Amino acid sequence: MNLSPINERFVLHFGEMGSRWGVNRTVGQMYALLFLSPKPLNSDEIAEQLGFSRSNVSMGMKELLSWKLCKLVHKPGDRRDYFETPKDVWEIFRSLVEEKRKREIEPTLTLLRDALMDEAMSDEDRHAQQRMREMHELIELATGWFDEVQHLSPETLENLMRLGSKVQKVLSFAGALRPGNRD
Amino acid sequence: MNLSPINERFVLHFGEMGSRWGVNRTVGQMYALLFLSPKPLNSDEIAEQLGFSRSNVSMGMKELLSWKLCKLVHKPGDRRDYFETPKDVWEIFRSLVEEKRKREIEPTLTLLRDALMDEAMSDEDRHAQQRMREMHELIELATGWFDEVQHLSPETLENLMRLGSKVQKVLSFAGALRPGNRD
DNA sequence: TCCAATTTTCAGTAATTACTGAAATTATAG
DNA sequence: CTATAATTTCAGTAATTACTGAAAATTGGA
Repeated sequence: MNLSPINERFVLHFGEMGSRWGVNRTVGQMYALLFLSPKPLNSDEIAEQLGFSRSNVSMGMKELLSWKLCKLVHKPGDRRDYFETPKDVWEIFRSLVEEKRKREIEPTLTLLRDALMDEAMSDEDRHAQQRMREMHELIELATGWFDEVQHLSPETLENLMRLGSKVQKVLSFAGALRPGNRD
Repeated sequence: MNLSPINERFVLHFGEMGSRWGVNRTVGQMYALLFLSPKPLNSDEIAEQLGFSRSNVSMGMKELLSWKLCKLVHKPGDRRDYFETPKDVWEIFRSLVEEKRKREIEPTLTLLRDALMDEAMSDEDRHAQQRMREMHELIELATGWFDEVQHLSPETLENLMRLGSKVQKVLSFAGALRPGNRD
């Protein structure tokens, strides 16, 4: 790995973190390398810099593309595939959450909905359904909120975040949280 | 696995999902079983219901306790450890995010801060540091926001979420997003 | 069309992670 | 303190997941 010490530490760290986020070490490293790179890299460059096989890079990049964490670009007069990461960190954050939602939340919601349709055969079932109902409501609320909020511009979002919990004071002052309020 | 069909499906699903969230299949199943259970279960009950070894349950429960996804309770006149999950789904959500923050976000923040302190030795370094600065800012903002918001009561939070992106309209109307505003 | 460059697939193997059973440890009641 | 019930540890093994190299497929230019 012929990276500068700063870059190398970052790449290795993302390798470790990758495994906690459901991608393997090498995929984490590929992402980190591209995140830091000032220009798109092709598969050979990635394989060489990180010291793993060309085929591993192929599989890893396929995964990063599927997570929308990387995109494919081309250079004129060069048939090779080049990869880069979206530059805007907000955009990165958004696609991460969106993909997690698709892969982890949606299947769970489907399961919960199905289970809640089933007829309870016992008190145990009735209790289980009650628990699932609570989980279902929380997930619906949280993802619905995210769906709405993610469409705000990065600046608006940033402002909202900077406001933090103070948002609550402002709103309660404005009466916006009063039950029955329809605005 | 002598569970009712409804419970069994839920347990198996959480086993699969577990692996995507950094815990293994059996740990996911243990959590799901306890989440649905109307009463605390001891290790033998868990091992028997799910069909794995007593020692596996011991290790798995240790992990769930460390994530604060389960807690230990006792029955009078019974020396065995019983486990249960917190009942409030908001509380569950909070501890999950909190633990993720400790284990994944904080180490990354530390790394980023260190790397930003290092002296850049090249243009490549300078570019890498700029990227890291952006990432650092986003993470600080998002976690700071979460820190504040997590202290709101579940009802307030729920109201805020139900408001969704409309929060922005109310606030901009009230002028609360104006730069320089100190409330 | 054919050729060469590039990417993908996949079977085999390496590496990692999960799980078990037996032994060690800890805790409690008598 | 001793006996026993309960839990934890851990070495060994099973199962899973990651990685490679060679071969197949795809792509674009001549």
